[in-house]
Amino acid sequence: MEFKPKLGETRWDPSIEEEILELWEKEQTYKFNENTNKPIYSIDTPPPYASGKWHLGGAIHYGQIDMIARFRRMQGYEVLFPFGIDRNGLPIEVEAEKMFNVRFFEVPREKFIELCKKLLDEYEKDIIWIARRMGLSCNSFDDKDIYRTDSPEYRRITQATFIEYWKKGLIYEAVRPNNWCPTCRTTIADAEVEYAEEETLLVYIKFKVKETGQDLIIATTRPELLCACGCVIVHPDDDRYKQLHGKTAIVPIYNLEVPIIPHKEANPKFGTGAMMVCSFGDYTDVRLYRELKLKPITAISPDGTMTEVAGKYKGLPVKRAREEIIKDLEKLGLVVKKEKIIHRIPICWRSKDPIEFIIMPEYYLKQVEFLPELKKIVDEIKFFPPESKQLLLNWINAVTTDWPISRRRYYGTEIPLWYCLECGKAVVPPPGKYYQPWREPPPFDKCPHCGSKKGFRGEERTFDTWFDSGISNLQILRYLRDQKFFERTFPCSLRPQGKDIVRTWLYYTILRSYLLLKAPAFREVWISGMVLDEKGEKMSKSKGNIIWPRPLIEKYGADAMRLWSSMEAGLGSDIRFSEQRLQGAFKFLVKLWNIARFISAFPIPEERFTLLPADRWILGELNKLIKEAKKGYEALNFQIPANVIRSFVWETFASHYIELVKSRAYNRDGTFSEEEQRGAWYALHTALKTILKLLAPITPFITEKIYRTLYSPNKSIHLERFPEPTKEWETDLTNVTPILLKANSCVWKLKKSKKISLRASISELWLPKDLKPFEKDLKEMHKARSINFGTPPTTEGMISESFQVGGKEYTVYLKI
RNA sequence: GGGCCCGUAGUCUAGCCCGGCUAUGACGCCGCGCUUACGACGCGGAGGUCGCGGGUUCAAAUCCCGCCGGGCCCA
Repeated sequence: MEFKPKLGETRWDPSIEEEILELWEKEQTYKFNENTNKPIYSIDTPPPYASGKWHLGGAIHYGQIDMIARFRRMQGYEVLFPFGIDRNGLPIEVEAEKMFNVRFFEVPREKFIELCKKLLDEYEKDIIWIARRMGLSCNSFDDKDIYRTDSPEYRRITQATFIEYWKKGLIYEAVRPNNWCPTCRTTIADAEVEYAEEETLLVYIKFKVKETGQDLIIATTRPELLCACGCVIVHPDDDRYKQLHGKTAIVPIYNLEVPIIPHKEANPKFGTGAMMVCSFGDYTDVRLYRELKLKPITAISPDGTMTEVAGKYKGLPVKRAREEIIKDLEKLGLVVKKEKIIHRIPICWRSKDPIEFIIMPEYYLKQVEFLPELKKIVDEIKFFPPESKQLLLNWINAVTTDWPISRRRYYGTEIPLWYCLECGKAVVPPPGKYYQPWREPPPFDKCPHCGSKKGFRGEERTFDTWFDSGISNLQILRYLRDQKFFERTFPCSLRPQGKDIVRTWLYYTILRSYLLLKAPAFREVWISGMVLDEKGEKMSKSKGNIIWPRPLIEKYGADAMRLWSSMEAGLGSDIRFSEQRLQGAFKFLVKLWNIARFISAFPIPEERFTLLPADRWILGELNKLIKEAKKGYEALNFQIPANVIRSFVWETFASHYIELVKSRAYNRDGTFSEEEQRGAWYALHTALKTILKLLAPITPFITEKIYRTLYSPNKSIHLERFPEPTKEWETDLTNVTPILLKANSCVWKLKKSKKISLRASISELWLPKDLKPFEKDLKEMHKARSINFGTPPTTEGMISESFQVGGKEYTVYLKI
């Protein structure tokens, strides 16, 4: 009988992956069937932000999310795994300003929106290409099936949820300090603030204590804000100032009377230990104003000049005002000393100019009063890994103010409001349509508040982009569009995401859904770490250490990348890139390919086969492997299956079992019966088929290729059920596994010590008696003319090697 | 500055919760050999103050405290 492998090539070729992608697309392998009677598993795939190209981290992160989708599908779920692109918000505006060298407030709004769109369309192409090429089993990569957060459909839902909040009284407008860039003339989010080290003068200024008349020296870097001083704080334990607690300080020049308050924020080691609190010099000021409930004084106007409260300094830019007031204070003899210090100041990431804290009216979504309930809701969600729940709880515990949701920007979902020209009150439209109040008339003509028909002014602001992305779960479950489907699928089964956006995306989504539905947004949350460069540092443009995925995918293929990443990172921990280790993963694919190639030469017996102990042993080991792999998969920790499967395949299956049954599988000299030969074929194929299925979620391409070539030309492996342990495969033979492996090793070592080939025959072999069941296969494997078990009566002319298992010693004897 | 997580050979990792055999396995590296599924494999080897410093204990990678370094987030 001639044995010819069905797999021709001797190496796995990553370019085959492209063919398989086309096959999946042709067959619509991962299409979502909503008429299914299987349970639905919905994944709130993070819509990547299309403000630039994906680095390696994006490819790896989504590849891992895909393993969850594939595992659940093989467990028998109908998996809802959409793909979307996040396109709203500031990052793209900044990118557009840079690329086209414009300022958003200098060009017509519509023109600016066009520019942003153009860039987004370009960037998303690259992301979608990588997502598809990494083998994501999203339901569809058809353009029409990819959702986009800036589409009218998506924005319509964003606005509808706002209107719902509005009607529930969860939205209010308030005037509070915000980060403001005087150069760009816009409020900016905390996320857009950078920091710079700057040399500043720390000026020591004489205040007076009203009650005692004594001097109180205050050190400040912002003397121009004396006019906005709200209080002076000293550390409660600072003995120098204990007698001043509760007394009053008089601010020089302006003669303001302010309280002296003990507060631990004052650093006794900085300056004089007494610190003035102004509205608003820095974050500490903002925080203290809020905490101490001080009345703000607006000293700086939105254009970055001093206001009338600054008296003679009115109209001067902040920096000039500072210089002038220092001169004046010096003339008055109120400056004790000046020292240069290096100071970290917040700057705008666009203009690189210092930001100010300016009081602006903005809309807020209530959250503070719901925090206790949110914490309860979070308890109903299962976290992978469990510790990651703490990240979220810590954040919830740190929230102190409501969420400002309005932004003075262009590229975002419009806040759907109009203001009555008569009474000035805000009016919300009915939900159901995408509104653009800055360019459209309102869908009503009479003010519901005052009855006036004078007309309306449209709101110009947009939402914080997290307000949009915070409903991605509702979006994919067809909230407000398909009530039946929504009720069937809410809460969403899984939110997979990186740990860097727990406090934003995860938190906001849970908040948003809770406020609408009083229920947890998700059943499960899976948090992954970051992908770092070779040195273990975060990749960033400024550091120039970005690793691009495309060349790596082309060189090693998506499967190698996926296998590498899963072997590398434990649940929730970071992954450090290493090309060498990626190559290692690729080598395993080659190994697997060749194992399959060997096995593919033999027929698959359906009947008339006899399993020898070696066959039953490997099936028993396979059973153990299934249990371990499954356990890892169920914890959504792919490091476990990746490593146990790899080690089983390479170290047990290939090195020992295949070597053990190779002669029997060929049976060239008829040593074995035909039934026994077929038994080996059966076990080989059964093991391979099982291994492929176990590995399919991690390496979907190579497993598909082998599976289709050998076993199932028309049905994808990814639509098969995940293997289950089998009672029939249970066997005590697995107890001798370590003895078998080590004994084989001893034989190889002994042959090697006599400088003879591993396939050279030997006249006599003595093995531990536990291995007696494997007699026939072992005899062939080691080319022994005679095989015995136990201790030989005489060791004359023999060489031996011993090993230990479980505290017992075993010896192998051999005669050439 | 604050919170959280992490720190075992060049790299990844087991062990840590429930202290106790010469600290697990792998990749890579260095020898030597072999090559009829496999640029694979086999055998051997080098490489670790278990981040540092204290403490508890007969005994600590493992428990406690402090520090250092890295990461993420927040201010």
